[in-house]
Amino acid sequence: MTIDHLDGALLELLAQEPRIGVLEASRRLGVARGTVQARLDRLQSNGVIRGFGPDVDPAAIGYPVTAFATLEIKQGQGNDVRAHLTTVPEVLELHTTTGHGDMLCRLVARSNADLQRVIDRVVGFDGIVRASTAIVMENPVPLRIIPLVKQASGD
Amino acid sequence: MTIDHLDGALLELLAQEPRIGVLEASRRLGVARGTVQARLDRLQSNGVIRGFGPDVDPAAIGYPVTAFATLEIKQGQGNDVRAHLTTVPEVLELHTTTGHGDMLCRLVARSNADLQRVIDRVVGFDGIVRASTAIVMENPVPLRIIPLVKQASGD
DNA sequence: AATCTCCTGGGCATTATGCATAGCGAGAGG
DNA sequence: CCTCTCGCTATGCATAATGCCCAGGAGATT
Repeated sequence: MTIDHLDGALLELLAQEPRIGVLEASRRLGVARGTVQARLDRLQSNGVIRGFGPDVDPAAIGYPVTAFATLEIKQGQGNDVRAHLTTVPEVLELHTTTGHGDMLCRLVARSNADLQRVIDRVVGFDGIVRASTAIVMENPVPLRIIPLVKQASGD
Repeated sequence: MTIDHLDGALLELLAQEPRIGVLEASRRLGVARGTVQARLDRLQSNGVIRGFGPDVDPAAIGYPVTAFATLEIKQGQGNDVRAHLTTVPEVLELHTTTGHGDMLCRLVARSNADLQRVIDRVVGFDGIVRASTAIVMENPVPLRIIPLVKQASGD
């Protein structure tokens, strides 16, 4: 799937003012309304735009501590561990990786003390051999996509 | 900031059908339109909802490879490194952490070969001493927030 | 030259929004 | 016990956006 310049501009506009409508977007971009509608439909059916989920800040609902945990898994226990971690609400994200660990997950907690509880819950499962945790202090680059979109759409 | 059950249900609804309008949401939730409007306003001004950014899939725009890199930084070079990484579009996210490394960043690339180029660009900077990279194979739990929202809203 | 695809520009019925108003019930403080 | 305040309900109305339609034109492909 390739992204042209209009697609890039549309994504950028949506990122900046997400509640914008199709009509307003077409005005800003200087194209016809139908064009914007068609591009949006295409971007969504191509899977470029997965959705417009509300971006909820965990800190604002009482979970200001973020951490990343690298997990080492017993051979053959991968599926069980996945299933286990899926049930823990504080696990926001889970990846299986190459390298020293086998999995990497993003955790949140109510406090540093609470993080211990979360980690105990995560690690308190038979298939997990070892976990090493890195607590996030700052987040100088929050999750972003626009620079990449610009690059992909030919700047 | 506390979240009650109605807030939780509203967030869940928005997560499932993001392009829903206030009127439709009020119908689904069985409350008055003004109530939904008021809750939404409050959630946004409290920072619980940061925005409704389009969720763009890097894989769909030509960057199917994701990796996490742990960076070790020379003392006192933190700001320079941050500034450097900000300029790299393939760096989607950057955290400073406690633990063995000093920073953790999420990268994407066009291929495994291209990942080498990205890493070279990331690491090719004076303040970075060492980098260890973990390539993502699977993503059993994609970034999610609803389970946490449910927990926070007393569910 | 004929076709295809994409964008344009318009029209039209339906629906949503922003804004305002008034009533009602529950809880807090006097 | 009384009263005040606050949040939810319910409704109305003018304005704006949406979904869907179609005909025409420009550029690229065959």
